[in-house]
Amino acid sequence: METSFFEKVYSVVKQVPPGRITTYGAIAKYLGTARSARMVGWAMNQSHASGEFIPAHRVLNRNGVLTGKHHFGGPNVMKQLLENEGIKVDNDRVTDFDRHFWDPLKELS
DNA sequence: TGATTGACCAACT
DNA sequence: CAGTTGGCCAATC
Repeated sequence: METSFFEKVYSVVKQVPPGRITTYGAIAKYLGTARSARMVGWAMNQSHASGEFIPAHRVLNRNGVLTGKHHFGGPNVMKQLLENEGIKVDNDRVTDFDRHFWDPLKELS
């Protein structure tokens, strides 16, 4: 079966460990198409319709900003989810972003 | 069926 | 230094 781009995205995002975060760009880069970061966002949008649980709240933009927070059903849902895993979020941005950053390129190699 | 958009990123002007 | 455009794939209008 031909793994579509965003099917691969789901695979990666599902492997993101709790308490860790990654970026759209990192995932796209891991898949070999850094320019397709937009598609990662698209995949997240459809993630809830995928039938599987995708920890999309662990996926942020390259600035560590909760860009898609409003897509979780509320402006504070994503923030609460992250804080629930021990990740502090301040002003829609993750504090110690580098410390919690999970790079599929390094972790999955 | 063609055109537009979309939770982004990087390069160019 | 800041604003604009290009690029990628898939879904919606």
